[in-house]
Amino acid sequence: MLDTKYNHLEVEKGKYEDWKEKGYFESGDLSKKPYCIVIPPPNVTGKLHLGHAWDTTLQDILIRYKRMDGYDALWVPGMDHAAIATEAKVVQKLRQNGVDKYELGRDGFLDACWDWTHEYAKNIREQWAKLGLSLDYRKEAFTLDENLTRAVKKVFVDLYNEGLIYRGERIINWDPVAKTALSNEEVIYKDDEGAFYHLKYFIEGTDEYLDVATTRPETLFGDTAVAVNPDDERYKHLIGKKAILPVVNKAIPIVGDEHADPTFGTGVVKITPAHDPNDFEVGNRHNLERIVVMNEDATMNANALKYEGMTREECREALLKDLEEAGLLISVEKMVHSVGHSERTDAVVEPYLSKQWFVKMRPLADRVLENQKNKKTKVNFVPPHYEKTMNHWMEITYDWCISRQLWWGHRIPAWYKGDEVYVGVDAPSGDGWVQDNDVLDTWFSSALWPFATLGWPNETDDYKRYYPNSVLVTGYDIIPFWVNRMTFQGLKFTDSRPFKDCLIHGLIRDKEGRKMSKSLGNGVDPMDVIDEYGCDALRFFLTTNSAPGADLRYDEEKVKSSWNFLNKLWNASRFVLMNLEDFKEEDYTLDNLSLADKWILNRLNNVIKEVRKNMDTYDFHNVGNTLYAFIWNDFCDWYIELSKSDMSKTNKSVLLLVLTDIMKMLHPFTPYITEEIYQMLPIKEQPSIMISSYPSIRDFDYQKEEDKLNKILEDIIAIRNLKATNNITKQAKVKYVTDASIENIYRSQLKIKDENILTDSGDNYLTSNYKSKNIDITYYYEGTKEDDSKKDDEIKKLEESIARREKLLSNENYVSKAPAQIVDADRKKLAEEKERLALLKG
RNA sequence: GGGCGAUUAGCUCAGUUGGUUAGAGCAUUUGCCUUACAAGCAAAGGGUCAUAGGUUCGAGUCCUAUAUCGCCCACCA
Repeated sequence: MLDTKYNHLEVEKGKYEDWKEKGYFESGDLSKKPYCIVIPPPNVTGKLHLGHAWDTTLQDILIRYKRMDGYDALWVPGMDHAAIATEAKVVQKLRQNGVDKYELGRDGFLDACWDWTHEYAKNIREQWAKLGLSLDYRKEAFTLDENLTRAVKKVFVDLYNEGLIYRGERIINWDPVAKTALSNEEVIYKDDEGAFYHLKYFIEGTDEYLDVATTRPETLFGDTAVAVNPDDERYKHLIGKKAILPVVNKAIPIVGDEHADPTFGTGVVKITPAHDPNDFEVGNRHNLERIVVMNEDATMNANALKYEGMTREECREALLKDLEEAGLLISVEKMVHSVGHSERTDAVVEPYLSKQWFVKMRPLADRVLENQKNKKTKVNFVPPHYEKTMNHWMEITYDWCISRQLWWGHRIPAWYKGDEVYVGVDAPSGDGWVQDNDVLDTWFSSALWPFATLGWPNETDDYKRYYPNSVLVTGYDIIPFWVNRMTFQGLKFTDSRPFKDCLIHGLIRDKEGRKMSKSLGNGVDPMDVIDEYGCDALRFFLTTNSAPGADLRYDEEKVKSSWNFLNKLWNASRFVLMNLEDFKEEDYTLDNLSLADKWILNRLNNVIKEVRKNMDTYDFHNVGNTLYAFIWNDFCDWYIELSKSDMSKTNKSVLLLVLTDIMKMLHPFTPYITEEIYQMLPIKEQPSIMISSYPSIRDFDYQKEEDKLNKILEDIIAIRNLKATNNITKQAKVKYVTDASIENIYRSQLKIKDENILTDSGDNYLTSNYKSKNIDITYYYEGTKEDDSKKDDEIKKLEESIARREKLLSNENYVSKAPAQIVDADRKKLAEEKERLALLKG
């Protein structure tokens, strides 16, 4: 017998291991239609957070649903090596042990990274298990696997051969802590306190000077020009002359360039082509020299003269002091401006001139834009407006810097010998070739994830069968990093969208709506939630409390509320199982269904229809609400209550049938409790609910019976209301007239016992009456006069409603233009209202 | 500056191609230990759907403008 309270710890114990052992997570039944999802690979850098729990639960819901519904459902697990993120963590860990990355050397460092990876991969697998995810572990992939590596090399080489990958000297975002280039997506802009420093740049041969404002005085050693707008009346006469660079005392040209905005600052801008992307462009236009003034760790180099060796910050301070003493500092204007920080190390990013590898984006992006116009081959975003996020990125995209000065990752398949460059899958033959030291951006490999995990570039069975993937599930914050890149690489290399649908969810926020972050300390560990409320409660909360694509606030009260719902389900099951203790297979019958049986069966049919529809459109919150309402309101509040005075074999059979379908429909959301209860059912089709069949609607129509009982239930609610508002106690006497076939429903639900039936004339009582088509009932209780206020209220409301409806129906435009069924429904309703009014008045 | 959203009950949110008198959970009020569940049961109150126009027989839903808030991208010498 079940405990009176749902104990999630007991319920969830051991089931995952059991499912896994029995092979229920495994795909490969070729007789079924394939359905495939690849997991967004978590980084091997830490613990899964609530966002992962949400993301993966959505996928597990889909996989479990499709598996039950007769598909060969494959869910590919995997993880991402996360180049810079992992490298930063391993470097930090080594440093704590007094070990330096460079002393350790490349091979030793990679060994340390692999050790780290194995440790964290194990943790992640344990967390997947705690979340109940039905992943096919035989297919698990890692972005540095042999096959992924082969795919990465092929893609690099092919793009290079087509001229879509090139190496060039550009201004890139440099992370001076990790000492690597970053893509624009890896730079986080934050508002920092800074200042506008106004410096004197004397005009050569005069004692006039230009007021040049800069936020970065320390870069002046790299200045190779001063620019003014060619239309700026204040300065245009100076174009062609020279300015004297302060401290350095070098003459640099004054150039006219559109980049100088006459309305911004003083309208004069110093040009540092090696340390600013805009200045780099200006430098190209005017053929200016590029002078790099910093080392890789952002300390000043020899070009910074006596400041060599100082950090950027030290140099700025010392330089400003010297400028001030020399009378070259005009003023300091405090300001807040946004400064780029490295996503992984938080270091202030230095725009830095260096030689890097780039992907030429324009042709690849254009192909995506073209493909999205084709309804049959495009990626279908859910909700659809997220397509705009991708398309906009494709429209404004710039070349992607893919080389990283790291060791942990896919080493760039390029070799150099003198001025010669060789790019190929394998090392070139011959002596003297040296491979590029750099690795690729981690997103370069994850962009291939949907097909490379299935064996591509080989035409494997899995690739042929499961590609393109059925759906990809991820958060909207990952669209620019990942979804976009998978889409253009998929089109480029497989001539296909990587997935048919792309289900986008939002971010998890805290109760106040703030992003969860380490610095705020408002993060919640999903494993703690699971310990306290259970995996099922967490999953149900995560997936049924927000509309698709919207953010979700984590609110412990709502997790509790989910737990309460599961407790309700537990107790309803307990009731059914108690009453079906000796129920045998041969007792099962659906003959002689009662009105209530037909009512719940008809409701169930509608629920199955509704749930299937919403499962297919990813509207899980609707599924949740539908099931919640059906289970709590229809099944528990009415059908179980009505069953208490029935308990025929038919009634028990229907209880079993409905409970079974409830468990099945809920199973993708709450796998554990549904399995637990399924195991206790007296009749079940499969040894596990995981492999049972998803409910389909049955071939009957009890709509009339449903409508009939609904009317009776409305009566019961109205009569209970009458009793409550008039303080009619259970001792009150009652007299009623109703049909014998439905009498028991009223008696049981209104708790009318024989001793309540009025036997005398009733003259000495206060009375309250309720009358409908089905029942005329009067309560007699202490007092002296009839209370009519309820009835009067209803009459007044009815009259208003009738008047409104008559007016509507007399409107020619409405009757002629509105759909017939809408008008008919109004007519029917009007007739009913009139009938009810007549009954109340008569 | 470019793009994308949001604004509905005290709170958190639904509201599917326009179609009765806008829903749920939590919270609130009242009454109940009724033999599955008091983490429960029964009943109830609570919203001029941000604002102003427009289209329509009919607008929370479509269009235009405004306000407020949020996110992404770019720029910030």
